[in-house]
Amino acid sequence: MTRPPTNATGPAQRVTSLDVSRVAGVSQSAVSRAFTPGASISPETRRRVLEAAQRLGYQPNAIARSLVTQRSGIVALIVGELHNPFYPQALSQFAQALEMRGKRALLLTHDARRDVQETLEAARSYQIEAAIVFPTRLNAAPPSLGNVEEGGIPVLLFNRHLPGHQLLSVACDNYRGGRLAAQVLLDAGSRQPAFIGGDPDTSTHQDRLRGFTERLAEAGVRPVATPARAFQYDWGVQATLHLDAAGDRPDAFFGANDIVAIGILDALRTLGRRVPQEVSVIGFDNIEESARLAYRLTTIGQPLEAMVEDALRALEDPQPGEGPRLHPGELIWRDTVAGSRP
Amino acid sequence: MTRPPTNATGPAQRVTSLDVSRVAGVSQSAVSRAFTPGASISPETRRRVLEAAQRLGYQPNAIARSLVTQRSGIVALIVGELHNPFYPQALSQFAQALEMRGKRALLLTHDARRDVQETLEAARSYQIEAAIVFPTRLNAAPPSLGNVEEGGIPVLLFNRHLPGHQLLSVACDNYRGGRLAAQVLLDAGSRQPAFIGGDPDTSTHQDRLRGFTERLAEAGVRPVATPARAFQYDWGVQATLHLDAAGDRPDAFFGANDIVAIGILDALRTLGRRVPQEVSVIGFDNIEESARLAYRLTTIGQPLEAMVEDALRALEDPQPGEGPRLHPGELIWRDTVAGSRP
DNA sequence: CTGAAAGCGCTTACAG
DNA sequence: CTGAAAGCGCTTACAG
Repeated sequence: MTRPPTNATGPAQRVTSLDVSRVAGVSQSAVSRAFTPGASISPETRRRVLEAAQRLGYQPNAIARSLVTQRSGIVALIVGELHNPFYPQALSQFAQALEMRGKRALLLTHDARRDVQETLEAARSYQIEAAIVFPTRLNAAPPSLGNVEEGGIPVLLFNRHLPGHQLLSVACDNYRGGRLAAQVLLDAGSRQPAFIGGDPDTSTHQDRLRGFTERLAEAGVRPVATPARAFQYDWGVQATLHLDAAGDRPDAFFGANDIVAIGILDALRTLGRRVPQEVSVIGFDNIEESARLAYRLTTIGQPLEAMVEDALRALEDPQPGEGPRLHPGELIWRDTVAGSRP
Repeated sequence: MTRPPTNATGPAQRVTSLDVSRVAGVSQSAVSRAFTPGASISPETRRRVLEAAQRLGYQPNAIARSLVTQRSGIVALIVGELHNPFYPQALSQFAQALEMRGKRALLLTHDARRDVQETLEAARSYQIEAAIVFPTRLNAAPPSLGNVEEGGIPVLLFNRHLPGHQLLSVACDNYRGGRLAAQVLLDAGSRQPAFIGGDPDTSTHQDRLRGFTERLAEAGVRPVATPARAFQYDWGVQATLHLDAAGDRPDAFFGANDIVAIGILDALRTLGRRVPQEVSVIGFDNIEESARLAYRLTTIGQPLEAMVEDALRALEDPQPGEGPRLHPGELIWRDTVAGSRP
């Protein structure tokens, strides 16, 4: 132990490749090579370096490496509010998938005070290689996100797309998902379905709504109501209650996402309307909560894992100008839609 | 526009302080000073630098800065599975609080294949200034976590503590929370309460159980059962069903956390037992889901914001050897415990 | 207040 | 395969 990694007083002394090279009796370059896969170094030299490194508790400094290689290995994950459990799940998947590829996830937030653009700018100083942005409202996004791409950092929108903008994006095929939801409700015999929307300024809301109404129209059915406000539980409850108070009695509901659908279910319970005997309910996302015995929500599940993998692939080889990459939603049949599994 | 930040072919050219200095007609040091708060630089020079920087789209390279200042400004957040919504909330709070302090959160995961120690080692290469570890089982932690602290990086355990180990930790006062839960159930008239535990190898489980049974004992009451397994919904359901099948009919339940308590509520609904008329239920955490109309779970809420702030404070000035920093839980009175609010 | 220069800890041509 | 040296983009004494 010539030079322990810590000393009693003061902060720990960093062990550098130079320290290791001295102990191993080789050059500093050799130490670097021992830690670079594929570098030309003899097995014997590598062994001695690794042994010395082990003794000293040495680990290459990724910061210094980044500086010279011009690759930080850092990908920014920019999240807003995490009220929808779908996003933490996505977040955790991304972090893991990134680690598998030897990359790191830098977690950043945006909110009303700090918009995505500002956050992205700040992230740039860490020389991020790419950024994945979790849902924002459509209107907030375009001008800002465009700029950053110019900065040379590929940005990908997860679970949203920006119509008319050239940003990379990966999302569920919400239009087809909306159609599927309509199909399921029609099959259940619904003739007066309602759509309880989420944030109307989002592509998720818009696409699901469009798919839903179009499929309905093909069957000669018009939704009795399509109020929209937010992807929130309280809104699902409130919208359902208001509809009922106004005398509207839909025979089925499509909640813009599971959180909203769960609000609908709870409101229906309050109103004493039986699900699925009197009214059917379908959601979108397939979050864990939807499987609870109290809900057993039938829903359109998003293929999260595939979406995450695809997002990372898209970022590795960004083709500017390509449209959103869409993944098909899958019907998760549970107990809130009348009739039997299609 | 002498030198645009991007060029049509190839990757974007990075703009450095040297580029800015040339445009502004000052030295490279001056550019650095213009971006260093408190550095000695004339207002006029700073203005010219900032203007040139603006023109070129320059932003200091945080990686290069880290290398020379020996401060990365990066704090690692190490998370396991995110099935409990309490953690995403904590995560998001940490990320925001860190940003407020001009720091960045590096998100890392640990799981069965990659334990905390391994993850922490990997994080070290990014010269992290501190690490916050989200729940792990007790038995997995000690040997590993100890080592890392030796490496000079303060590590803090969030929502857990390791009895007998000198790690920093911030948690809810689970012992007192357990006592409070017992008190609430006793006040509701319970004489045969059950505790449905979480992962028995965690301090959260152990402390809550201990507080609960001790307070009960003081009132001459013994819990009818205290099975433990996991902090999961399915386990809450299963444990309750098993108890019932075995002929045990507790008049009240304390779920080790809200997820478990929600499982208990759903199982009770299945069994046709009315809450709170026939049986009371109390949980721990106060996650969003507990407020749903379908549950309205009475619970012990954790003061998340205060805990996050305290954790960051503890990390800024780590006092090795100090015990866990405990925060009092707060009774959130809803509809699952008999009687009226104490 | 300012600039020239050293140096943070690495990687990577280059020459041997 | 190996080592000496340049250089990544900054900050910070040092001298003026």
